[in-house]
Amino acid sequence: MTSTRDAALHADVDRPSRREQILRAAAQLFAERGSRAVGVDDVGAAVGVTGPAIYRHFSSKDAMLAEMLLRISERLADGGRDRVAAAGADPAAQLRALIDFQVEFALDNPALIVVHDRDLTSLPAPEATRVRRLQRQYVEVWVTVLARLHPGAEAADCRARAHAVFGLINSTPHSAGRLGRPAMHDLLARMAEAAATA
Amino acid sequence: MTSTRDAALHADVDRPSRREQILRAAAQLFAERGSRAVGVDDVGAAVGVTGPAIYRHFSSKDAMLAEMLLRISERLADGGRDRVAAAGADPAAQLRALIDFQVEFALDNPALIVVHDRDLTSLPAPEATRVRRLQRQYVEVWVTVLARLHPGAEAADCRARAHAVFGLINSTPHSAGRLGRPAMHDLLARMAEAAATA
DNA sequence: CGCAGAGGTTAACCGTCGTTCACGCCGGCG
DNA sequence: CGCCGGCGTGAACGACGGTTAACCTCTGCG
Repeated sequence: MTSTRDAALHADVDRPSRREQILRAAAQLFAERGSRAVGVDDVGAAVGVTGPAIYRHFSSKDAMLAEMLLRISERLADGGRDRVAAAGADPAAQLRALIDFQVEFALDNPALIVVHDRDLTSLPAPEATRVRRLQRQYVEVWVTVLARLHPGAEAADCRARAHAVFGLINSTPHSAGRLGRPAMHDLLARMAEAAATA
Repeated sequence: MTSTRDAALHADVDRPSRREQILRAAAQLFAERGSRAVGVDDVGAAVGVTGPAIYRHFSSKDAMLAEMLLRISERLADGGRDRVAAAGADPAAQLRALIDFQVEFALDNPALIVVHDRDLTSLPAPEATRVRRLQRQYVEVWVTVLARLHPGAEAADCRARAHAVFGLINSTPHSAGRLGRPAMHDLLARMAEAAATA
């Protein structure tokens, strides 16, 4: 028999629901051209339907973008917490866990990385606030770890460090896969650790 | 007496021409909301005129964006070349010169940094091509230096390294000046060098 | 003096795009 | 069987925003 969990997983990965297809296609298009430059007709066409069909699945174009950004922020915030918790008590090990996590995410989802920080400004205020809250949570996970690694440093210093490391790792969309994925993972992780502990 | 060079300098810095005012205001607004989200009326209002007045100084909104991005790319490409040339023959010194240059630029022009890589996609094809060519030139300056510092590494490796360092340094808009400027410069330069040489 | 041209203004034009409407198809369920 | 709800379509609507047009006002200069 098939549990609902298996069914959901199956639906997501193997034969995604129309809703899920739309979200994926939209993420890709938004990343390439920017959310304001892609029309609802473009998104529809990318999944083989006409523009207005979108409204059977989302209440508005903004709602699509909102769900996209909220999912990303949640995945990062949750993932960050989990990885640190699983890494034991050593701050250096926690940092490595965070770096691995972020590098994996950035290599797996370059499109989401792009949309995440480019199109936040085109999100209506209430949703934007929720996204920013989640982002802040994720940053704070990093700041906490960095603060333990640099006992003398003030919080602002650690926050700037965190953002700098994000920028470093999230450069993946710019250096489109000329290097193999394992080599890329290794390189970024090494650079990130060096930067974070410098 | 006042040489034409002094006059130009004076005009740019002290009492900028309307054209220059517009370009500055537009850069600020574009950075905050994204070029597609700000109207010509907004830009006009920011310098105290109405929207259509813009067309006395620029042929179109796209032309404004184009000039903005071309200037940035040129400043970076030229500045990069100059700094390396002035740094002597030692690759490590050249790297430090490039890092200093990029950090200064990023701290001086956070708005331009944002517009530079977010709004390139909303630029018409011919101008976008020119901007990309300049960007490539700048990247190549970095790649050349990095290649000499990592004799074993292949070009793709050095290119990824360069983009990662850009991402690191260009994180300035995200960590808005909570840290003092000298401290920020120092921190970023140290992290960048550690990352570049890891 | 008077004209020219630079730089502004308001009003209008028009294409694009998000969104809604009215309708059609189809598959499951009573 | 017959109805109903999920999905999709093409057409139309309405707002917004870039661009143009027509007109006005200064300033400098022959």
